[in-house]
Amino acid sequence: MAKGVRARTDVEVASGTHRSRCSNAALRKATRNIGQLYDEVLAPCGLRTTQHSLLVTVRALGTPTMGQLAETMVMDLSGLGHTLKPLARDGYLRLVPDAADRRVRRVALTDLGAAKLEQSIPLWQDAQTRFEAAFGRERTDALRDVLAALARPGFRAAFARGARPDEAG
Amino acid sequence: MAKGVRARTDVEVASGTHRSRCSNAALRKATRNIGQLYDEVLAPCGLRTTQHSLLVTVRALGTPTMGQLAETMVMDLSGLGHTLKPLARDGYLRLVPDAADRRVRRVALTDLGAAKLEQSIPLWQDAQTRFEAAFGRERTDALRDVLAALARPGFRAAFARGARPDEAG
DNA sequence: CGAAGATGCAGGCATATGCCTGCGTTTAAC
DNA sequence: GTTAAACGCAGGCATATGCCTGCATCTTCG
Repeated sequence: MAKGVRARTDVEVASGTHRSRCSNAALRKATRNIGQLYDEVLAPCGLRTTQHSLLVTVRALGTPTMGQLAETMVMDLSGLGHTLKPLARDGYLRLVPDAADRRVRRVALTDLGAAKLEQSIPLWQDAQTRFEAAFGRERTDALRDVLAALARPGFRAAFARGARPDEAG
Repeated sequence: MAKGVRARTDVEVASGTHRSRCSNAALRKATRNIGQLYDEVLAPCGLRTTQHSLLVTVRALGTPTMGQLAETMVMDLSGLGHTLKPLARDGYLRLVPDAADRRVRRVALTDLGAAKLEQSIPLWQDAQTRFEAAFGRERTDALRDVLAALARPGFRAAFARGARPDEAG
């Protein structure tokens, strides 16, 4: 902390910073902060939370196509492709061509990937437990619902027309 | 959407995807989705929401040091440095050495940057208004509080010891 | 004043993501 | 069956961020 350099009062900082009206900026800040926490806990297994989530999702979907995976993760298809690379390179995933449709590539969890998951899941569980302990179980549940609503494609539509989506989408 | 390719029932997808128990994954998904919405609205001015937020914050802090800015944005210092580059390159910001401490670099908004802000703020306002309309004013307010709590450094401490922070930090 | 530490960044390296464009497949019209 | 559209990705390009290491400065303590 620099000595007398801060040209702004705490009041200004508090109102301008911690209570920014921008929902997007607020989301990013929180994500950066929380992301680091989870990443630190997952570090011992060498996976980032993003990668862990990806492996978990792949396993849950059972060799999904890239498109299905992208949709599930609420990610851009090409972005997903980039993110998959390190995991494929390290042998946790394999991209296998679909038998029926040769355009389609399916994402398959390898044995190595499954093993890595066995290793990362307890770590993730620890992080999640810490999170719930720190944030409160109730609030965590509420948060999940809220974030799920924001991640739903239906929200995009509601946002586009500036109307309430409620349970739409 | 592929025709008969989906090997999973909607129930499984719904439970495995939209209700993932991982708070971090949920945050990221929501952030990706919302980020795109804001970015689309801001697109006409050529700024991303991240950049817009950065300019807004710089103006609010009034030529802060990189460290102050990083702390305010809840960002890694070097990450901030990288993010500032495009903005400096485009002339919206300037990095000026501090008179008193030659280690310190201050981030100054240029006239061009201020002008760009005048252009981007109405766009951002539109996005924010749409967000509040779509999500609900009350819920938006609640969301801001929740996200602010998650972005607070105090949360890191609480997470570290797995205890409730409440109003700490 | 001189050396050890603390500070504030800059750079290199790596992942995370998005957009836009191009290519190979499939499917749908004729 | 050709051919034109639609589809599913891959790649290039650009920003967003983080970590770790090195450098230039301050600061502090003899």
